[in-house]
Amino acid sequence: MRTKDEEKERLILESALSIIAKTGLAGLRMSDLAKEAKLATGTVYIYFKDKDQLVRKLYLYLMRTTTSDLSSGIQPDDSIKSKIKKISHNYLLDSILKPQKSIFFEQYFRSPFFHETESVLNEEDQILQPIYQLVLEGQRQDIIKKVNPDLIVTIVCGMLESVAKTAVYTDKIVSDSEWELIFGIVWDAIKS
Amino acid sequence: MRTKDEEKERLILESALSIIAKTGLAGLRMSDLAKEAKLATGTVYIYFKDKDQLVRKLYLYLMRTTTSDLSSGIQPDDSIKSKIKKISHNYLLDSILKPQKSIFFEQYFRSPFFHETESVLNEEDQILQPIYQLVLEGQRQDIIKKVNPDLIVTIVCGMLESVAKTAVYTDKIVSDSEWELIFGIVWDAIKS
Amino acid sequence: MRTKDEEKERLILESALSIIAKTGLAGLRMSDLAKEAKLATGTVYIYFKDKDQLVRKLYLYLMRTTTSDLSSGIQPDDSIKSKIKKISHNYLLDSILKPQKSIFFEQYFRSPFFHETESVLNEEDQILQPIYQLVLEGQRQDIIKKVNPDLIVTIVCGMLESVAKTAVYTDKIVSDSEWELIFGIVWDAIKS
Amino acid sequence: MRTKDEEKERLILESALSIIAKTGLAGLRMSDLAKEAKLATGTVYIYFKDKDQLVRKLYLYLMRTTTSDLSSGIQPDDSIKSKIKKISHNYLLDSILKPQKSIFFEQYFRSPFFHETESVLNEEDQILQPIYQLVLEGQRQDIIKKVNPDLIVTIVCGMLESVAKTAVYTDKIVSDSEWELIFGIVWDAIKS
DNA sequence: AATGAATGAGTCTTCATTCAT
DNA sequence: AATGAATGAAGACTCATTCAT
Repeated sequence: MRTKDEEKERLILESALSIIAKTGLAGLRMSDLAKEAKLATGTVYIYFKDKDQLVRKLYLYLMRTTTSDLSSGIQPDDSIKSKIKKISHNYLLDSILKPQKSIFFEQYFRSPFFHETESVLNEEDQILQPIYQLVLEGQRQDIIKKVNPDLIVTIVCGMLESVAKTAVYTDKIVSDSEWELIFGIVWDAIKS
Repeated sequence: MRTKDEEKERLILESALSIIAKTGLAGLRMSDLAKEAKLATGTVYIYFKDKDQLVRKLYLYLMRTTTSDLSSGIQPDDSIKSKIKKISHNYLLDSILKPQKSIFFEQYFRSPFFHETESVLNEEDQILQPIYQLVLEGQRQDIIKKVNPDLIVTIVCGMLESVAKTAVYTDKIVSDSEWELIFGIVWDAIKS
Repeated sequence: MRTKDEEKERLILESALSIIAKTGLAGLRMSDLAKEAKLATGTVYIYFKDKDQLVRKLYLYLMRTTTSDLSSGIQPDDSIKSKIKKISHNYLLDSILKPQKSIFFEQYFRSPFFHETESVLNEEDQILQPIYQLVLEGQRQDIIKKVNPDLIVTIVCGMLESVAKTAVYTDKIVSDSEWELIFGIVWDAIKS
Repeated sequence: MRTKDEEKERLILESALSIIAKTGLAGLRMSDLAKEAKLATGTVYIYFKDKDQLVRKLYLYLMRTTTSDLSSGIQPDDSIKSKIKKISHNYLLDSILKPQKSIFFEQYFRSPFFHETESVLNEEDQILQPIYQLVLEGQRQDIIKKVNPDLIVTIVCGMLESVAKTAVYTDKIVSDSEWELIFGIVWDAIKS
């Protein structure tokens, strides 16, 4: 008997992500997915009940990985600005390295797959929690503009997403000096 | 009758847009589209050769309307900052009033429909031309950070898109005072 | 526009019946069914949601036709024996002319299609109501054995079904004289 | 080890029978069968080449057990009536105790499995041979109606099958007195 | 031009059968 | 011999497109 490989679920999800990033959710075919993962079509159905469940599990899978990545490298005694810089950098790198992830999220929220389930929006909020907390702390210390913190988070993420999108499109790496430049802009935008 | 036809073509395109905004391109069915437009399925095929052409025409249709809107209300002798403020406001309003448009573009660029055509990226660039020119002028006058102007445009649009997305999601109107706040952030970000 | 033919539903049901009688429910393929009815596969799905619904509607359709046929030719002032003879004859003829019907019922009650729905057994009982009422009347008049009337009905139907099955198998017609013989046996079995 | 193997073969056949009785041949899945028998799917294929062979072997297996049961308890010097009564009782009990058997036969003869083999109808006839012989003898002794003996056998079996079916459906036991009643009806039907 | 029923190619999904362990 | 994960052919079902009215 071949052992039911735990890795195979990941393999299938990553293959799906890769295809969706290229063709959009509209272009995901189960047969292509199987080919990409070098499996038989039927095998996919051992690990996922149907296409619907597969897509929804992919969403949760990406949610989970994002959350864990975002706070890495941050020291408790870093300054607020330094923490925000690091977390922004992580966010940017994550968006650049896994542009597929951003693409998937965009697609997912405007799809029949998302609409069929009850809202799972709360989970998305949780990803941004670390950033949100930092903004609150910054406002308390009078370092950050005393504006609705949601707006701050939204705007920062929007800027970073845009930069990431451009970087990926043009296939360029964001150099250290460029990052300094970008964060300068970000910081100017939100500092009080 | 010419008018009648063009009216119906618009009707179909707007119906398509409305469905795509709700369900994504993956969820666009020709029969649903016909129902939304209160037409028979066959009628759609009188105005569009096939689904492919319909989607591509929708893209061009949205392109056209965006470009015309963006520069409205700008006076030649406004200051650079004032011009950028107005154009940004137009961009934001456009994104809020026609959130479907942004959604469509996101979906379109990651879909088999887009991949089948030769790149139309240039067209997108043209929409942003008015903003781009203003940034260049601002840099010449030493008002705006002397950074790659593409980056400036990208970042500003990213911020505004994010705000628009949030506004639409939460179904809130951006008040005048909020707009002052937001543009304050934008301006801080890019001013030299 | 082609008009949605009311007859087409019947056509599909009869085609399904014909196939099921030959191959059993296990052998019913939607593509074969479409071929038998000289339609495209998709057309079947215009009239029936899925295979499941098709089979269940076939059951109800056959139920309905059986009930209406059974009492034909019976006069109110016939004697009980004469009424039972006529109704038995109708039952036998029905079973012989539409052997597919009996086959379908046998198959249906032992199939996933039947098991998935709540019992519709009552409907079957209703078919036999006319016979049942006659038996009761006969018992009241002391013409028929005073035994549980269900048993009488069961046994009579069993006999007739067996005869029908044999007649169909051997492809023979039940002649008038044979019918006299058979009903003689039936009557001997139940008369008091 | 020989015994062990034959034991497992029986186990598989009985499991198949049990499932078929519940869901019909249309509902028999090899994986379900394996589960019912508490074996792995692959194991079934060690004992049976494929599903086809399995079903056909089940047919032969059931054939064999029926024939042996039918004449038990009959003494050479019993009267014809007494012999027919005993054999009818055996037939009824067999039908009631193993209702699955009747169901299987019904299903089998209308299935792709049966159609693929050459006719095995003769085998079925052989089961009924003991009854057939008794009828002939009874006719010779002028005790039974001088009618086509096939008709007599058909009718008797039909009556008994119907009674058995009802008994199983309503989950009731046929008491001794009920049996006297039923055989009374049977005998009235065929006696000359 | 308009309609929507009909079509059938293209997908999704199941399940008999194989095969690595 | 036993296992159950993997396979992929076969069958169910969808939906873009056509066509009779």
